[in-house]
Amino acid sequence: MASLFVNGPLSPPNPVVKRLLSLRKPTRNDQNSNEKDDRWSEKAVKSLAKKLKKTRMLDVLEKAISTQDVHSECVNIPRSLDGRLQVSQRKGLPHVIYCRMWRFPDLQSHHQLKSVPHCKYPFSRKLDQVCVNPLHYEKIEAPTLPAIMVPKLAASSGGSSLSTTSTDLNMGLRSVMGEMFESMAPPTMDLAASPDSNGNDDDDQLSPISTTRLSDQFEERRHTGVDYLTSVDSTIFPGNTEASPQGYLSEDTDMEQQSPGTDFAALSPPLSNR
Amino acid sequence: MASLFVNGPLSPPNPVVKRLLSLRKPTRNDQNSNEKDDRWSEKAVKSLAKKLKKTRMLDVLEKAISTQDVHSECVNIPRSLDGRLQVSQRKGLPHVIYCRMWRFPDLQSHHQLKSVPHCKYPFSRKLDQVCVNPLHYEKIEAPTLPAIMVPKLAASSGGSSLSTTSTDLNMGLRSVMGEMFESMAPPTMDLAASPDSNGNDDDDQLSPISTTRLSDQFEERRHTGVDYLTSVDSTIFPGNTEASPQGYLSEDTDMEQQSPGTDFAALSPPLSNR
DNA sequence: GGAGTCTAGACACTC
DNA sequence: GAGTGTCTAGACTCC
Ligand SMILES: [Zn+2]
Ligand SMILES: [Zn+2]
Repeated sequence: MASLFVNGPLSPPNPVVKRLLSLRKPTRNDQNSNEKDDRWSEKAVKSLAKKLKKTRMLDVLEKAISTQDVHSECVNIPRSLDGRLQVSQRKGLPHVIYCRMWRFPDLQSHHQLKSVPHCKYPFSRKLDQVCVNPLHYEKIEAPTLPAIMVPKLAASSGGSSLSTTSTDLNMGLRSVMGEMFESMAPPTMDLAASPDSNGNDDDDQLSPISTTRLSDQFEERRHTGVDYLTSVDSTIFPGNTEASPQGYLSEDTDMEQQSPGTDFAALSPPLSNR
Repeated sequence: MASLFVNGPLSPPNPVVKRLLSLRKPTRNDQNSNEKDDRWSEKAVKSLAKKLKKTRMLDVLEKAISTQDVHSECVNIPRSLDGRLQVSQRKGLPHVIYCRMWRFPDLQSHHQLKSVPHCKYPFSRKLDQVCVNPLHYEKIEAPTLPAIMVPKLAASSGGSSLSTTSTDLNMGLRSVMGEMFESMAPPTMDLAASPDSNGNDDDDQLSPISTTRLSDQFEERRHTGVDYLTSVDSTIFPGNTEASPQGYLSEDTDMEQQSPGTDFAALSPPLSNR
């Protein structure tokens, strides 16, 4: 009999794989190595197909993507220790890889992803399986927020500089809080750098299989965040010479989960020759 | 400080590594990808250097090779489950890789290697460490021996065909026995296919850390082998219609496993004791 | 059992 | 310590 992958139902001839391949969204940066990226993403699809072959999840995935069905089932793969997945020679976070491939071609990092409430295995939960259903993640467009770090000089010299300062570096982190506080009073927020502690963002969502309504979690956290911010606001300004408010940053990682986070960014660039 | 391998004592600048690199013997088949092989063997040297960095073995190795010192110490690396070592993208048996590199450029397989008696960690012992000191292995030049498998027709038709038949396939296996029986009566040997059960050949050497003199083991086996062969000689010829004497071949793999005593049990043909 | 491919985990390096 | 790139043993596949 023919081998399973060379001539079998999972090789290129497989219609589901073929459809998944054609559903890929081309990346914006065509100026680079599009050829190589294309080849790589094809491998990524086949690698995924191989993992999903036992389950019926491959069909679920294809249907979810082609029908844009947010209410599709989870499509899970095993989670590695550091959360990264390797395909060919590149490593990256699985949900980022597949969300970029099928939904958000210009996705930069996992900080821009937020899982939908009904996803049972979002990356952020750090379970033994990770859902890579692109329809189970939403993209958080980074709002232009003030920078996290504010030099004391700048802060004391004028308020206007604070509200206009912005860095790409921590955009992702702030973006979640940014959304969270979007409806709140802006002046208080200018120094608010507390990061991704939202409900179903990629990196958080600590409580395992919690059945609590997400909106409730969100609400609860919002309150906590506000209280915290308020206290910090009155604490930092007076005497803190440190440019970076440590309190916020540590809270960022500790809050909402026990294990030191292993959130990672995007993809590792292609290798030389190996 | 600079990293250990980029600028440190183990990078190219390392004089010992440099000398080891220049001691490599060029392979014969320059017609092929010599450039690539050269690059690869350089990686293999550096990989080895890295493994040996903690111990003083790197210097031992360099001295052994440059002085051709057969009585040098063992130079060990950890043994993997299947015995193979991977460097860059290639896999191979470690002692073969390094013997080919520094002593026998045209070495084809581990069947052509025999460890010296005083080597404590020869590949064949399957300990947790493997000696890759090229001076601890000798190359067995394959003598032109009759093929292991002798079609019944050929065997019955004439004796001359048996003594001239030879295949490259099992040359390695037979070579050891070939040496072993080199001084014995050739006619009896024509059908002798009993495999690598020699003392310090690469693949055998079952008795762990046996302190028995190799010559003794050798002698003992020779006698047994002769007995065996004789009995087989009279057993197989008469009625066996099978082209391949199964007894010999299975013995090849099973033999020499546990205790020295069982070697011969393995050697004895399944057919003989029924 | 031999030989090649793939990748999680280990490790190295950067900031 | 987060993030990212590299290397390879073990797993797997095909003979
Ligand atoms: Zn899901
Ligand atoms: Zn040795």
